Amino acid sequence: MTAAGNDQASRPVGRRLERAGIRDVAAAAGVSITTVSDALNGKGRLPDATRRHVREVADRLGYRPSAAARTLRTGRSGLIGLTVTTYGEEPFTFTEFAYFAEMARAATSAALARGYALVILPASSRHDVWANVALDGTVVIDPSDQDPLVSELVRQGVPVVSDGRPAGSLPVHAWVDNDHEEAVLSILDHLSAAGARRIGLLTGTSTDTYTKLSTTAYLEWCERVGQEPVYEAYPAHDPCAGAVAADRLLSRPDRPDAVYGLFDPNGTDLLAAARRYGLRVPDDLLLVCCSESGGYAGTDPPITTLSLQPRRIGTAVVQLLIDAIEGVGPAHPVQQVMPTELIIRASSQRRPHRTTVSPPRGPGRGQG
Amino acid sequence: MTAAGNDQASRPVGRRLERAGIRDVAAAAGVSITTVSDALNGKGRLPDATRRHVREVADRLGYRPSAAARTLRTGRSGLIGLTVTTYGEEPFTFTEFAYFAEMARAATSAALARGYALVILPASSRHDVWANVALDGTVVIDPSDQDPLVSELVRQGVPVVSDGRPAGSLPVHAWVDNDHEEAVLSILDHLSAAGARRIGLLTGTSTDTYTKLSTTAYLEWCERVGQEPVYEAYPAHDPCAGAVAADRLLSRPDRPDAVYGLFDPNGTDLLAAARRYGLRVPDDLLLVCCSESGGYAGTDPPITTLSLQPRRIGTAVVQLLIDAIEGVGPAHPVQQVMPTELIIRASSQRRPHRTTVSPPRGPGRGQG
DNA sequence: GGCCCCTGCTGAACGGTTTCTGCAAGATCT
DNA sequence: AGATCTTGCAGAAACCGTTCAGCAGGGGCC
Repeated sequence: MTAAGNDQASRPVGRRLERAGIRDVAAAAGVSITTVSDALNGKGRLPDATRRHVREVADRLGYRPSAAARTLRTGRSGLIGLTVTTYGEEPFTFTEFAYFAEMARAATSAALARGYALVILPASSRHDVWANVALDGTVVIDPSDQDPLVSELVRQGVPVVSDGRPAGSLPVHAWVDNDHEEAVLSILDHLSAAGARRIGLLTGTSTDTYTKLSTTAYLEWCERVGQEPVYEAYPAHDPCAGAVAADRLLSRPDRPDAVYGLFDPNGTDLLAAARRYGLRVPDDLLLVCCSESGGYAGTDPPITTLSLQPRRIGTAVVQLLIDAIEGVGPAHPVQQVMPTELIIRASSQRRPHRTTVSPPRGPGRGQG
Repeated sequence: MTAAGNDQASRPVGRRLERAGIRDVAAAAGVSITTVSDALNGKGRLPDATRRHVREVADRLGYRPSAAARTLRTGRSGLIGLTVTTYGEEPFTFTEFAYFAEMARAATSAALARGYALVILPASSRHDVWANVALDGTVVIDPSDQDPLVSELVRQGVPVVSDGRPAGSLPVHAWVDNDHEEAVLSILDHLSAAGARRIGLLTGTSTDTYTKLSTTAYLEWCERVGQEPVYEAYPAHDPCAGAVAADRLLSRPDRPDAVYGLFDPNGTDLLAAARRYGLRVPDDLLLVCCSESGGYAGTDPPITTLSLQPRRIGTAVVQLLIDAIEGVGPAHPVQQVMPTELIIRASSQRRPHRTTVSPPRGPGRGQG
């Protein structure tokens, strides 16, 4: 059956009308598929007339090359992964949401500008989705040495660039990070210059390089200037713990007269704690925290923040990754250190003394 | 040449050592590639022993199926697109950054939870990247009728779900939106209840449905309660224009004693403008704005905000999209209207006059 | 005139998986 | 014992571009 004499096409008669393939275009244009491919991709040796003709026929048929087929053949998907640590169900940690959002936005832009699209993936390499998406390369934010994600990717030959120094000896192709020591030192100096005598630190208990480097820099600074360290550490992924730690820090007998908080919500938490203890900011307590949130421009008082410049980081990371994918740039690992920006607001500057008389206050005064 | 007697494999001798393919696994396990595929995907009729054996060999060889090949064969990539309007170079509009960030985050989570990954794409369908990525479906935020993106996607058979009612008669498979009329009315009622006599609106000049619906609802409310409309419209994508418009609104001869701002930065802008004109908030001016930014909890005073609940929207949109992709759920277009949330803070509540002796309290007063 | 090169185009292999069809051998039933 | 069913597995097509190798014909060169 179906042996009816229509010998015009060797393709099955009942072919689905779904989408035009390159073979359909070739047939309609009266050329070979090679010619179609070359014409559409600007390759081969073809006169302009042929190119135009093929392009026109392709347009008429609404031809869209199959990305999957192209990826399979060329080994390039045009996709780069962005993987972020996951606590619970949500990607992005709560405490560093603004950072990740900005960084991801910049990374997306940078990727798009170079013709790549960005896919957001969970940090656990065990998630199914990793197996189902063809990646040309991956950006890993704060890679941990726990998860074998990076090693696994590298083993598969996928270029990996990390935001943050890789822990241990992870074989990333490049990394980008801030100069955290320098940042902490500049803040401590800034606070000292504003009149701080005892600077406290609100830090984290986790072992990521950001926390470690910052804390170490603080301790070294204390040693150098001869100040006793005054700090509280808490699990940074727990938003409530931050408020408690801020409270602890300000209720200590050796209460600091200036505090730097390493995490985004610390500003709010410290402000609230200061209010509880009747401390005026900046008169009784100078405040700086690391944050990308613009909200600290509108608090009372506005809080000085350290920006890690996630936009720059996201852009740089993607550039390095795509360079690695495309084989341009140096073959050896690249390490790029980016500056931070201290946005100075009222909370870290002593007011010109208007009322002078402000006796030392005891702790535990309500919201007078 | 190379005719040396090793007839063990018909594959070329110098095969690259790159990655093990399904054929390698089949050869190593002494079975056919069909058996490998079935064993690994839990299909076919195979005894457990064979399944285990194949799995073990695959593990030993570090076999990872090629996502590209699978996509080519099955027509499923496991990728869904999220496309956002682009102003200039950055994806996400500046004014609604927090909204998009939260929405994208929720969408990413929801997609991941169902085994899909999310790709962020530019709103212009002309961008090359659209042709290079195989999408199972797309979420479009605030689709405009200018860009033929949606029609083009639908023509290609790609399911499309939109966040925001589609303008014109775009053939989306489903949409999700807030009940903007209801939201505006509830805010106006809230402000009235707080003592507002003349409520102003800070709105936009663009023609998207959010702006249109909200403005219309305001005008109708004014007509119903017999208030003369007092509003200023400005191009919402221009951050400076917002500050100017806020200033204009508060400098009018018929100055409102309460204002609702449709866009995220309006709260800050109105607060600054109020300060310039010596207006105390909430005593002289009640303020509400639509925002997802947590920063308004920390301003002085804290500002009441309307949240569009981008998390819910992002989740819902992705669920609908994946339902459409997988063919579950209703075949006909779905329209889902989500509630908003009014987060009441000091800026929209007349302060209880503390200096006076507290009058008899009515029911439902706050935390006494 | 013979040789070589250049132009314009084509055939066919290739990439790696999924899946339909089908076959042989053993088990079960009558 | 023969018919039928089930089990366990294999062969090969299909998915759809890209690209290597090469062919025919025309022109230029010595």
